[in-house]
Amino acid sequence: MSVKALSNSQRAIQELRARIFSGELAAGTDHLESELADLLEMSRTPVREAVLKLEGQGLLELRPRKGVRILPLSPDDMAEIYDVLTELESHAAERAATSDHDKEDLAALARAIEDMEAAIDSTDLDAWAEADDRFHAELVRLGGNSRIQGIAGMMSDQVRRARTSTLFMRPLPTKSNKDHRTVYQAIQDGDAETARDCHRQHRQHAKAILVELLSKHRLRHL
Amino acid sequence: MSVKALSNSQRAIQELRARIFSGELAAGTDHLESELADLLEMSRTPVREAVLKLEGQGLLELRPRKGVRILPLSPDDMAEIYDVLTELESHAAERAATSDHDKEDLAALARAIEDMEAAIDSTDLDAWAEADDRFHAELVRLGGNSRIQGIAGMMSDQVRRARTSTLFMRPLPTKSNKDHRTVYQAIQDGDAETARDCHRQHRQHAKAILVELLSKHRLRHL
DNA sequence: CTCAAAGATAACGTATTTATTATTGCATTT
DNA sequence: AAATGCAATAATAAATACGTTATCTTTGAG
Repeated sequence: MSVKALSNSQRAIQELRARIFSGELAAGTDHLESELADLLEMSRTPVREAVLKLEGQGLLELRPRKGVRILPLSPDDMAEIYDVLTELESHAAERAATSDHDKEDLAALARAIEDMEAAIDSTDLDAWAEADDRFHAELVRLGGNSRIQGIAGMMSDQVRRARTSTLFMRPLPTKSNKDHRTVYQAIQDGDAETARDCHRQHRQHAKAILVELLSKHRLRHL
Repeated sequence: MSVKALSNSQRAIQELRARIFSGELAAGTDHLESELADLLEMSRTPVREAVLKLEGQGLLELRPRKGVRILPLSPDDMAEIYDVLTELESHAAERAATSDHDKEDLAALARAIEDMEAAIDSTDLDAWAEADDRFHAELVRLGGNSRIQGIAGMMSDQVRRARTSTLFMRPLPTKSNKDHRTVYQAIQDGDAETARDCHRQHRQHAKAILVELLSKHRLRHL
């Protein structure tokens, strides 16, 4: 067979992640290992391995004799997550500007920006969110620090979870795009300080908006 | 019974960590799951769970049919780790200065500094390293971001691994102490910017020294 | 003598079974 | 009636057994 059959453990991780992000496994709910095994139609062992991995990624909590708990995200959690992203992505932006990248290297970043602008024009929030994710992932990749990539990836997962409920509450993120262009230009120009400071401000602003939104809507979690 | 008997999985994590830090399980070496199970006198299952956890923490790598590989740390890895610590700890310092802590809150930090100074006076490098760890851990704790605490903890683990071979190559870290005092004072004064910038410089300096040291001694890994 | 193929061995991934532990409910005693 | 203790049940933790896959070695043929 040409397709590489991936192991049950791998599949369990993917499936559980997908179900957590989709809300099928809602934040704050408890589930037995055996229940999840039935759901995924495999035995408990690979499920348990997946659960262990996901626990390490902060998506759920393993409570002996109680089952696994899908971790809810409080506004405080979101504030913490945004602070981590702010610091690490700013660093990545600085580094991306320092090491000189040619146009080809920056192509993916440019495309993400274009896609965001197009999404704004057609008020397609889902498409915007997807392109925004790509922008941030690509920025971090250009930063060249694999550990920052890993950590930022986890934190972004959490942001993505929360976005389901917040994306449609907020105004169109038109200002975001100007920030992105500025950061892009700074990277291309090798202006590390601008890249860093501007992206930093961008993230802090995003955090402020989100926290405001959550408290205004009295969203205690998720 | 008053003592909490901890599970085999927990014990496996502790024991493996200790053996990795002590060098008994040396960086770059391969080990079979069954071999580790024999070593810890338990079955493969808890060992495997521990290995999965430690893989998530970046201490080792799981290679199918090859066994677990204790990850070596290259100079590039150390540079990455220091960069993460620089960003996250600086943020913690800034936050620690912002939220006002009374003297009692800062007592542990002060004690760590005193211990470092005493260790310098008696040229006890091990004691200095231990107190330095405490200083950084306490700083991050005062920052109040639990995710930063977790990440910084993991990164510090890695630094600790490398320090075994680097601590005795370097000059006495007398300059470090001045930095620590400055950061401490800034936190007490609520001077967030100084706390942040100073700690940032402190970490960047430490990184530069370490990387220089590693390349000078042609340490490709450890 | 070299290369390829096949078989054997060893290690991991998965499953099943067994044991331990915690919680809940019921009964008994105060 | 309330509290405590015991028993039963349910869920996780651990061990062992099984199957699959990859690698290495050996043998045979070119």
